[in-house]
Amino acid sequence: MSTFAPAPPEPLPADLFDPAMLPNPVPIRLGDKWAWFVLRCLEPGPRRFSELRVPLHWVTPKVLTATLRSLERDGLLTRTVFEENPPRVLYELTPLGRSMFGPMDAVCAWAAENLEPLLAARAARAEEIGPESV
Amino acid sequence: MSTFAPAPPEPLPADLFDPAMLPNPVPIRLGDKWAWFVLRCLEPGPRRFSELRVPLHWVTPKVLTATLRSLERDGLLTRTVFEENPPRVLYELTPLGRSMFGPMDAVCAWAAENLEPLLAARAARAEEIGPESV
DNA sequence: CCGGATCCACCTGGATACTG
DNA sequence: CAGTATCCAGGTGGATCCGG
Repeated sequence: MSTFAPAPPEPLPADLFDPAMLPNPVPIRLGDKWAWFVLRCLEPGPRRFSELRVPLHWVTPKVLTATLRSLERDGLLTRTVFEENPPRVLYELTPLGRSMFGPMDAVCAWAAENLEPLLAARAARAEEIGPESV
Repeated sequence: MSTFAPAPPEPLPADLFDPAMLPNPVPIRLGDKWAWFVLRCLEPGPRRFSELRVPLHWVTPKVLTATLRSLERDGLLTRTVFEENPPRVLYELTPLGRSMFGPMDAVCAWAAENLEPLLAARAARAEEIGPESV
């Protein structure tokens, strides 16, 4: 193993990373707690707010609204208000939002293959290393 | 556009998502603020703590330690202590950790292609939709 | 040299109640 | 129906100092 990874010849430069990406390393909403779920819910087609609340019933409306707003701000979905009574609002993925399923599927494929050893390692070394702090 | 995405025929089931994955939807350290940077730093080969601090000089040692510990707990890297004076500690990626570059590269490729429209949309709709809340 | 300990500010996310 | 308003709790990330 170590023969395949000799000591790195070069020290790492201090400016290896662009300071612009420091606030959030991945500029996509990968760290967002609910964005993945929302995107998956919209994959088959547009949905209204109350439809989304069914599979996301453990999310409060405020948080769901905030998640939808941030996804809208990033151009990943559109929000269409129908001026009716009762009101109706449709959320629909944009092509940009739909393009996110590519990397998302890659992550899911990785998880499907490697999640088991990861969780095993986590459980095994939980007390050995200590409880999680991050 | 909308002709390609007809109204979804089925309502979304209430148990669409596994409750086990609710605490963190992505079980990997994708949401971790610094994990990506650390993994990239270790890609060429093993590094010691102080070497990692050079490109990650905007991370406090406490946080860097916590990040490394969580990655170690998950089996993505190993931590080797050399009982010398002065002490020396080597961090090295495991095959499992190295396998994460696959999905990471997929995400980076997506960002390389689509980041510009995303940031443009974010900037354009910032005041129109409102400041970010999530 | 490699962190641990302590304290703290902020921000995400949540509970509850209420409205156009 | 589709949210908003308000308040609040927990946790992450950070600053600073200290130890082996």
